[in-house]
Amino acid sequence: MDAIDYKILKILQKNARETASNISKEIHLSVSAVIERIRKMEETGVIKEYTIIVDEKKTGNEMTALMEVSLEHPKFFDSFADAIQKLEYIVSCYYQTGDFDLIIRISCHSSDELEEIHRQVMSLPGVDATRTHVVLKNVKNIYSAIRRPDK
Amino acid sequence: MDAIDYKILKILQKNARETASNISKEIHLSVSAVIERIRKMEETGVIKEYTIIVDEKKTGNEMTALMEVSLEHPKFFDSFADAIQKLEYIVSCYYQTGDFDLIIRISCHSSDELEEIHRQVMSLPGVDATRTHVVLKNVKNIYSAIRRPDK
DNA sequence: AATGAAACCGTTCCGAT
DNA sequence: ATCGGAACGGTTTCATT
Repeated sequence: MDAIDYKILKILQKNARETASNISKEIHLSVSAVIERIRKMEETGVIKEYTIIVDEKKTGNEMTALMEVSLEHPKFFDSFADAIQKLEYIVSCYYQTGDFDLIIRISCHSSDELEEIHRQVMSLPGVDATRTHVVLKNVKNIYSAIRRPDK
Repeated sequence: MDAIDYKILKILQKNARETASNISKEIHLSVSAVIERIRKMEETGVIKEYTIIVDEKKTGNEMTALMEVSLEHPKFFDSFADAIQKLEYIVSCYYQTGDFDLIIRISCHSSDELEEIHRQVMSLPGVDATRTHVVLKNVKNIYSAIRRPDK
């Protein structure tokens, strides 16, 4: 993982379908060298996935909510984590320090659906309390920071 | 945006580099029809971006924190929104209802860096109070839900 | 690890339905 | 809007350094 790899990652972060031949022009390396570097980053798991970002307004899931969740006991964590993997409307979930144990991000199409989702989450085993925040504006959302740690 | 488009989106969400020829086999449509549908979804903005998900542990940004931020006055919103676009370590930001006006997700490499980031965010114009949560585990993180709204 | 050349395969364009 | 064919361009493999 040298500076060239980070350059390639940033290019792919901007456009995961950028061709190796264009990347090779941009970073002044041969096509085969670029492909070989990408292949290695896939193999070693540096690149975990290629994905798309869709316009949630246009796909009908324009409502976003953040729900803080606390569990009755840490023993419920595993089953909770399992359950939320299967719930499509939950797009992210973090286990965190603070008053609430977890925070989840929900993507849905209406406040009616949000209410239903709220009930579903509340009824998962071990869920103690929740606090819901409706997102008024999605100010920024990228997947991960790609910043080379000092040299 | 019919059921076939949603199928294509889901395939691309799993692998944005899936070839049109493979997609065409999976959904029983000709290669040119698949390409034409993708082209239209790009043009109309349904597909906003192709991107990669990297392993943050392997790229040296394995620390995640969530920071709630409140502003002294709503008039500071625009400048705050502008400022955080430029801050690479801030990967997401939501304007929300509740005690705090905003919540941001931070990706960094150490608690020392987090402390420095905390000071930087605190010193942005109009920032009133912050509350920071360290993420102990990233339980789930996909970009957006792709769910076809009832038929 | 990087390079260039050749074979291969996917994409793009186009005319037809 | 979909289809299949032909030309094009990108990828993959390999021998070489």
